[in-house]
Amino acid sequence: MATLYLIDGHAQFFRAYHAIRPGMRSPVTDEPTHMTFGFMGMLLKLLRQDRPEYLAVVIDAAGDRGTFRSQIYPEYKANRKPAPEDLHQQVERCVALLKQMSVPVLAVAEVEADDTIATVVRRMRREQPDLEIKIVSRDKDLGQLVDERTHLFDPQSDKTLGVEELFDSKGVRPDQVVDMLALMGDPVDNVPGVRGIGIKTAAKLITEFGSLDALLANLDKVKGKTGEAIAAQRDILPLSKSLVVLKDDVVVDFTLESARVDPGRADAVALLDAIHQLGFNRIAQELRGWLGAHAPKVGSGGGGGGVTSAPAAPVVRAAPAEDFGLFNPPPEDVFTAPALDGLAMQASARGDYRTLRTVAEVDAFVASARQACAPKSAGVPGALLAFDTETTSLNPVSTHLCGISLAFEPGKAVYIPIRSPEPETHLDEAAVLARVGPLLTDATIRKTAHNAKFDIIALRAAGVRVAGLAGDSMVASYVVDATRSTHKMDALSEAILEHRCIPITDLIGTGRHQRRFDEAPLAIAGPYAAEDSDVALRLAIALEAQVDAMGLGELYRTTEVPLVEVLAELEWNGIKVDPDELERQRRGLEVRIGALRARIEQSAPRPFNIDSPKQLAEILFNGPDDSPSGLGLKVVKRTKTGASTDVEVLEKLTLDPTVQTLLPAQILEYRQLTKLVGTYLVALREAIDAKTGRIHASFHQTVTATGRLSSSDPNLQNIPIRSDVGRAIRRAFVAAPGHVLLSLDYSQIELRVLAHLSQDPSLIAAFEAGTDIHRAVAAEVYGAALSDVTDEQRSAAKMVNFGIVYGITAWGLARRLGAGTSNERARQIIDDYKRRFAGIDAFLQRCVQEAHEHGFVATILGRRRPVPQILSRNGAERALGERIAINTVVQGSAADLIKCAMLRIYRELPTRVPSARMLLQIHDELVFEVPACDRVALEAAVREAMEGAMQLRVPLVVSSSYGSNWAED
DNA sequence: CGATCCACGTA
DNA sequence: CGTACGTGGATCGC
Repeated sequence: MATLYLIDGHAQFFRAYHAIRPGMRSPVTDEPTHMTFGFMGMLLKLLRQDRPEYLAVVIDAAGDRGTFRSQIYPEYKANRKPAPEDLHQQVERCVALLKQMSVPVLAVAEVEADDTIATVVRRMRREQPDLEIKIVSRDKDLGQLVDERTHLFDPQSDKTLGVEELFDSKGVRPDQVVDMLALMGDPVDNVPGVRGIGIKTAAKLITEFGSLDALLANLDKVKGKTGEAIAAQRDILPLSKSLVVLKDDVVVDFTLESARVDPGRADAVALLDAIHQLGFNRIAQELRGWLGAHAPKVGSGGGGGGVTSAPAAPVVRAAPAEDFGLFNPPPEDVFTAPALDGLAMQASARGDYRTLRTVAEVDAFVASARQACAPKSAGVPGALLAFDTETTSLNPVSTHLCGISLAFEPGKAVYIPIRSPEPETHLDEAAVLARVGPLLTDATIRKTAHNAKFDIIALRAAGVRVAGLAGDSMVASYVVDATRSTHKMDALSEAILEHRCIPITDLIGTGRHQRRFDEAPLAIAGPYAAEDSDVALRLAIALEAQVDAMGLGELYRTTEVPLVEVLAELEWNGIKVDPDELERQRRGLEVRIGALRARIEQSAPRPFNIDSPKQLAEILFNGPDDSPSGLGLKVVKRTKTGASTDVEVLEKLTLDPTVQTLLPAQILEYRQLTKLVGTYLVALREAIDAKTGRIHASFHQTVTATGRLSSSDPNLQNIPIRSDVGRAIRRAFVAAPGHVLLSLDYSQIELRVLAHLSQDPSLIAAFEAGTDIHRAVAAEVYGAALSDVTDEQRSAAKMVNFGIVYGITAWGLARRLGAGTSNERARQIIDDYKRRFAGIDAFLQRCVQEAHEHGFVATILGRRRPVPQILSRNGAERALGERIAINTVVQGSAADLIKCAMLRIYRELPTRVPSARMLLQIHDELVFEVPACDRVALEAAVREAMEGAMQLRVPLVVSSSYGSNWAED
């Protein structure tokens, strides 16, 4: 059956624009070409793989502000970002290329592409009932057009969405899509919808009631907040619905025949001319293949004397050596998403998975793995070996192995059980590790795993020291896109390999009746476990290709992958914590809390739950006549659901002489103490490992958007230090007998990074002079001598110094400088600052510009963060994008720096101070445990590594402290 | 029991 | 209406 592909042009243009590394330019005309390159790559892949009979591209006509939607609702798409200049230029180029290929480009004035698509679909349904239609788009609005023969199609993943898939993913039929969209709204297009209802709730309600009308008729059956929200906002729903319903009676000039894919109708000479002009040699080759017999003869010169070969010398830009390529991405001709053909195809079928049950089988597999994975000869690596462990618990330090799975060939994997419900059928731990261990500890065999840190620790607990880690698909995914909501294997497998993994819940169940992995029958546990290493292997292959295509191979291989072992070491080491000290402090605070509760009850007009911000707000801000009644104080600040009762508010009330009640001050103290007890004193004691007497917190490498690490279970990166009661908690973190804790931290790391990146002479000079940086900046800004700087001036300068790397605003600074500082005054301080430190201002602007031009910013090591907010038409959102752009470059570069230091320390310690252990990283600080006698040597070694981690334009300064516990430090 | 909000600890 | 996190209690809905 014939198929018509309708490409949603701008969706694909936009996607290519962001998927492909910017910086590509035509060697002939110097015009930007990266989007054109990406779009043509997509188009050719479609032509090659799907061989459509009919193809058309649909785009919005220029000046689409006059659509019927903006007439009925002026806010429609008011959030839309203006397209970047170089996008527009390339769209025109793509349209020209399409015409040369004789692909129709449908654009109807004042009509959105979606409506044009809807019109074509409806017309074809009437005229050509048997025609298959694939709409190349992922826009959920188009779901309403889906029927038995009309699908949405995503060429990047080859994923097709039809009636069934729509039902599977959302539970709705195509005719219900409009109702669902109306209910949930669309912040991107500014379709209102009901606030508080997202896609999940909307889909559920529409499924349940069948339609929006039925829902509204039975609104009394919808309980709680959801029902109230709909009732309150029901008037907006007809408008929302009219915005999302596609118009299918547009006047559009289209015949199926005009869309016939026919290389014979292409203007082959002009087409290849243009492609060569753009410098796309590979695409030219593919186009020749598509044109087949219609391709012009090589060397014919294109008739009109165009450029068909040997383009002019590429534009090469000079980059100063110290510029680390920050704003100078090399103009490489690469895809960020290299072809995954083959990999994706194998995915749908279950692989060749075996469960090994005898010594002989294990021996045979190990031999074949060694054969395949051992280096072929000097410099020629063998195959990659993916490994994965199954364990009895999720805490790797105290867990037991259930088995190990291994894979070295995509689609094939084995599971070697160690603990299972069928112990008689398999080998014991010693027998397995004696055979598999040598593969894992052999540094010449390159290994990969998904979240290798976990497996490295679990294996170390079993006595196996993994060596030769060459990759980690979770880390690769993070390097490709740090802002992904998750880098879990099953999610990546679906997104990248088009493969749905066996859910772990199939094996161990869910909720409180969960079983352990070793209790699951091998018949299902085996394939599940084998799949893990197979998928890890295939993800590593696919993602590392993306890493390389993005030019991030060095960051990945020399920083992030080696860091996995360092973090495994940190977690393995843990930090010793004294439970008695925690308990003593807890008892002490509980007494104070008890007394406070009593005083709070006396201060309050009636009983209430002190822990409930909502009830507290009622007590403070309701009037005596309201119900529930309250003290009638003036609301200071609002949250999105009511009056705020946060510190700022309570402090203001405490200082307000007209406020008589002691309640705010008492609540402040109560909150401080209960926070310490609940979040730290109790939780930390519970986190102490019974066997080691230490806390083995997790350090995560793939969580933050900026490149920082994060810590959890428990979080050891937010142990109190600012208040005295809080800092006391650090007394419970202790060194082993005869040892000390040594802590070293970078002084002013982010400001120094800023000085380096901006190369601002004044800031550099201030750091080189080694004076108090806040005082120096104050002297500069206020034009005073260093010795004349007042405390107030220094404090303001400090505030600005911190604020500047967050993307400070006058409003924010004024608020922080305290009452009596006007926005105008704050503005003036910032302006003075930017004038005195013009290099910084220029740098901040470069960050924002970088985000605009490329859609992402990059750190010193080239780490990227997409900043989609920068293109928002919404002012607040765009301002957020600007702050993110600035902060990410500075914070992320500082994170790069300390990661380099950690690697160097990790490598040097075994020879320089083998008795020392690295325990914690707190963003700019490292904590070690070392025998007291080796403290001096360790301090020297670490200081040297930290200060020499990178050569910056300013000196790096490290300060240190030590003691038998973390507080004496 | 999970999701969401508020509040608050750190760099 | 400066950034980046993780956690705990309350609350809501399933």
